[in-house]
Amino acid sequence: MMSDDKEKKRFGIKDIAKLANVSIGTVDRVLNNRKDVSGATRKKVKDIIKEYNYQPNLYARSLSVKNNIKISVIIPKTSLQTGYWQLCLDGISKGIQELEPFGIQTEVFLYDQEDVHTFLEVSEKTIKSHFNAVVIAPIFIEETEAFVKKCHRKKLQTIYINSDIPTKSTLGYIGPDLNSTGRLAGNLTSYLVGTNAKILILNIAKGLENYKYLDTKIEGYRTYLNNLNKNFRIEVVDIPYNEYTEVEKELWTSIRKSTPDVLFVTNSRVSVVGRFFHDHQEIKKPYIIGFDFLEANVDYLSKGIVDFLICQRPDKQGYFALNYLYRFFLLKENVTNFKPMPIDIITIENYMFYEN
Amino acid sequence: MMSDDKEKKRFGIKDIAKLANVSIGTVDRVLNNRKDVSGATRKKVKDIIKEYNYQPNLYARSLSVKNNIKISVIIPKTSLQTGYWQLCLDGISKGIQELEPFGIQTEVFLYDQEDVHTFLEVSEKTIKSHFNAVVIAPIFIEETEAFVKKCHRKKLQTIYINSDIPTKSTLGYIGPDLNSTGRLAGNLTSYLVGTNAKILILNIAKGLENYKYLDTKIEGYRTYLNNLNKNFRIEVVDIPYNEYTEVEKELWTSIRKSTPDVLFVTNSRVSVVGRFFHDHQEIKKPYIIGFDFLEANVDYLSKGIVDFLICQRPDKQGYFALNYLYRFFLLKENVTNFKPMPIDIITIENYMFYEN
DNA sequence: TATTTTCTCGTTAACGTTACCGAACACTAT
DNA sequence: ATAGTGTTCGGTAACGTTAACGAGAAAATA
Repeated sequence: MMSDDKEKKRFGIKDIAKLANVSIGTVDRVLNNRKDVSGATRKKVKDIIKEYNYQPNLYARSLSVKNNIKISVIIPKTSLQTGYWQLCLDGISKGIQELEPFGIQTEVFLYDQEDVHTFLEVSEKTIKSHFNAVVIAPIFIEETEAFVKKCHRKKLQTIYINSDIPTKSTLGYIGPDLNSTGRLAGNLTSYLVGTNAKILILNIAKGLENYKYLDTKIEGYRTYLNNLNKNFRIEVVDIPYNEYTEVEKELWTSIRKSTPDVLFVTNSRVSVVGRFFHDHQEIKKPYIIGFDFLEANVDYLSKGIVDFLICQRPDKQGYFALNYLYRFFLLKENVTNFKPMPIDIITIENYMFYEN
Repeated sequence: MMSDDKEKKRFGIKDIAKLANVSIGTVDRVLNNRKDVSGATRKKVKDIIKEYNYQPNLYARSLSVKNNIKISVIIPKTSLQTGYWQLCLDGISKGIQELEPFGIQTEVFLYDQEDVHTFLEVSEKTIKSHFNAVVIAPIFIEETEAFVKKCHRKKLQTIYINSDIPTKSTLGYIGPDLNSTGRLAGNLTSYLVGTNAKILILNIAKGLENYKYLDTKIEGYRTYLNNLNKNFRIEVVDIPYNEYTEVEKELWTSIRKSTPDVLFVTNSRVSVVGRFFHDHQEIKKPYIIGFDFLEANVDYLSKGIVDFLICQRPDKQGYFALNYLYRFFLLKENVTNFKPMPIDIITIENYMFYEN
């Protein structure tokens, strides 16, 4: 009583029971909205819970409960050209590790973003097994939409990451707002050059027809710049290749032709443009803006060839998705609406502190 | 056996005990490096732990252990001029909330950053009570150094947030690298203006003599720009006031005199400069760069008056500090070295997605 | 009235870990 | 021989919560 350390006991289910003159079993029934409690006692218990602002001990809860939740994660596999999906997978792995002690089982399915059949295959597997939820990074729009509809019929929760598509998932979307992403690139561009500047937009990727979302970025970029009324001369060039030698040829002709002041690469392939100007130092380098914190991109950023990388924390997306499912299934929170992911600006002077 | 759901039981302390033919008590003694275990059984148990890659269930552990850890947090109190410390406090509160179910008790002490006596007072209180660790946001350098030395004599763990000072704390520093922060501002400046540009650096704060760390930012800024050899004309002006009317007068004279192309405000007071140009639209607005994601600053960012805000997530700093102590005391990890906090660039086009 | 059903609620094992208590044994000092 | 002192280990309560089990009373059915 006169001791220094105040025995700050947690206010728990037992204390509620004592105050309400009931057993902990009854309190538990009230807390979990189960039946077998009379209206009067239910109210009494609820009042005490509210009055003392009872907060359940989530660690105790997850210890007690035996989970049987299975989650499927469907994302593109990492290719040489895009380490992007590796980052995403890293975040997912971190999330899986944290969820494991709660008894949540997770299975990751990778598909080839250049081969729709691989996607159909893994989605079929997911449907056939007994999953409770599925995290999807959509590439093939129609096929994904058909898939989520099947999921909903089977009472399988769905959640998108990385890019959104028209058919809504049950748990929403975690990722950047693509239009704003484009606008931000436009915003940066407007600081770099003045009236009449020549701007070249580059779409670089094999199978460009599958990358509709790139158009959303471009639209944001163009509308932002056009609204400034600075008579920018904007051109779009598609380079539907992955191999450097093929891309180089295309770059050579289009850059020679238009001698742009700013180069805007609409996806994570900006490193090949970096390499181009690194190999051809005789050409005056324009300002270069691109996407994603990949090793190759950061390399050319650190060399001073790429000026800005716009990044969207792919690892956080994967991690958040799993964290969200954890909260949905175990904590029974229902956070239905997400804020879009932050859009980060990385330059030669802050890249070394990015991500932790 | 032929059922679909694979009963993926966790591999726990009991399983180790069974395999080693000992009791769980013995396994626990080995795991926690306590005595009363013979060399032979200790080795046997350790081998099994390694072989099966046993990972303890941290939630069960924290349920079982009765903690008696008390943490003191010493930060400046929020003033009207800087909502900055409120953000920091928000992160700390979030951390406290998460730590509470583990039985960690936290007490926050606020001091007046314009009155050294208030700092001495709260530091004295911390020394007198029985804390295990103290989180400090240093402002008064000498006094803080004397304080941490006292702490170390009393075996009290220390950790700095927000700015580092020469006398090392036992658990390191969580915050941005100030020199790099200045360099980043220089980097952005270099994209905005060309040769011979006029640049005005503004230090705005009452009691400027207490803000030595601002010089570190300025040094980073200057060296970056000077290395470009673009003959920038850089000037520094101190405005040792907090009240807008006083600051306005000073701004009026110095801006009239030098008509700068870029204004670099070295701390979070950039909103008063924003207000100045909002009130005096007759003056041509230079590019404006400032710090910190405060409501007032973001307001002028959204109006297009402030161009760049450089931010360092004060809330994350506070949160991280507590999270770190949790890991140090409860999980017994010893992460000794921190990566510096990320430095974020915020413009009119990405501020709405910042922080989550 | 006797039997069954329904509604409430208390009791208890379990989740994985920690830490205390004391048993069993070997050794030393009387 | 007895008493005392270590050393090594097993057993078990406890942490806060969940959920299965079953007891007792009231209500419905026969």
